[in-house]
Amino acid sequence: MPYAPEHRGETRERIVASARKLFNRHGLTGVSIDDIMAGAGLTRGGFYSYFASKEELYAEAITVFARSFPSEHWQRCVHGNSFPEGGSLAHGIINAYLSDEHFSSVEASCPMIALPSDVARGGDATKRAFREVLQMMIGAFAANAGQSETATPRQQALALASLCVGGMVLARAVDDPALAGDLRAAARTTALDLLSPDAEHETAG
Amino acid sequence: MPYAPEHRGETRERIVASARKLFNRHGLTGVSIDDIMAGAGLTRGGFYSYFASKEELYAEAITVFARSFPSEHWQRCVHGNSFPEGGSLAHGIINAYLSDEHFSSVEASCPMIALPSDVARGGDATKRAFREVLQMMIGAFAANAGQSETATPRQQALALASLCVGGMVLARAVDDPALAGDLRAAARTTALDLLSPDAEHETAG
DNA sequence: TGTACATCAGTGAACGCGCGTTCACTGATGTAC
DNA sequence: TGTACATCAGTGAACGCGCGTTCACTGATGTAC
Repeated sequence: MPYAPEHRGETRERIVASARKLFNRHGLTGVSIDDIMAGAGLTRGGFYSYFASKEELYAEAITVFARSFPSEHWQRCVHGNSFPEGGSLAHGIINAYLSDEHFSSVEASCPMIALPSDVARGGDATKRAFREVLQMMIGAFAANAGQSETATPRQQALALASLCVGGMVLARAVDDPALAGDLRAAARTTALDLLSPDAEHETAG
Repeated sequence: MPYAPEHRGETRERIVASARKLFNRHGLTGVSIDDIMAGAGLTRGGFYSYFASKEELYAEAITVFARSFPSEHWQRCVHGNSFPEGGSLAHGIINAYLSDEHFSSVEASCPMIALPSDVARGGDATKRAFREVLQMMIGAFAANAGQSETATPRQQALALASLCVGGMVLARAVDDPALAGDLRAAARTTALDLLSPDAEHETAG
């Protein structure tokens, strides 16, 4: 039994991590297997002993973000950003999601921002992985929804997700940094306001 | 002077129209010049007497949507959809943008839905064209913004654009039609509510 | 402790293919006579 | 009205390149003795 039993799993993780970064920056179809393997410190040929095809990686690269969702990345983001009076997890997510840090860290950002139109053209497994990420966000928002006469917690959560993702997607697609900042600020203020209508929200983000 | 003077312009328009449809369906980099020219009833070789490069088409294909924005496509969409009591242009745009028809007509839909992550990776001209489309939508929303103590018309418009585009982008990227419908419905209700908080909005869309 | 070995992770050349781009050529068109 | 012609829109073969995928091979590793 050459090589430690965990060796193969670790290499696989390195490949997926490399793929995720590159996909976030160049899109699912804009990255070659050479690039992915080089990013993992390997060469082309080894790829197919880990994955049946390139497309099999798409879903995995998205899922790996969902797996690390509340635990790793998000807890760090949320706690790294101050959230005000009695701020719930939902407040923290909104602030972190629309933050300068999340906006500028392309490779590490949420795949819903970097890859939505790629996923819309993708296969079933890819879309399923995307939905997994979305449902994680919706679940967190719904659990902290404000009281409303007209909207259920789930409806509020769906609208908040649309607002946060939409604001970031538009901000990334625009060539004017001021407009990008205004989009994120407006989305953030509106989202926090939907969550707790009576509170004051500072304008920093 | 062989060929009528308008001949060349018409052919060029056919190429751009073909490109727009194919880009919307397969993404900017997922379409070959063969495909585009075949869609316009032409062959490969002629392309470079109309455009200097493939990338030059990206911006044009997006801009052509912006050009037809209020006049052609949108007036038709807006008037095709009923909008209720004293509905403004903004009401009509929200209903049309999040409608079943707009959701399912991939080739004809707004490039902000079909191409945002492609544009985020694109060049300056592409992003400028994208911003042109966005600013058209923001202008329409800001002109019809509701009265608010906390948000300016422009801030409201930015949030509404994020909400509408975000809802559609997420709906397109998800493999569950019911979730896609819920996303659009929640975005629509919330958007209409931001626009006129006291009115009742029916749930159809 | 040291060595021979079986295993299998990783290599890199090779394949066929489709792409963006170029270019010499063809043929459809409006005009001059 | 009819024909020869100049123009230029459009054709399709060709180019070099990079890609996804395959495969025979190499060499690093833990184990048996």
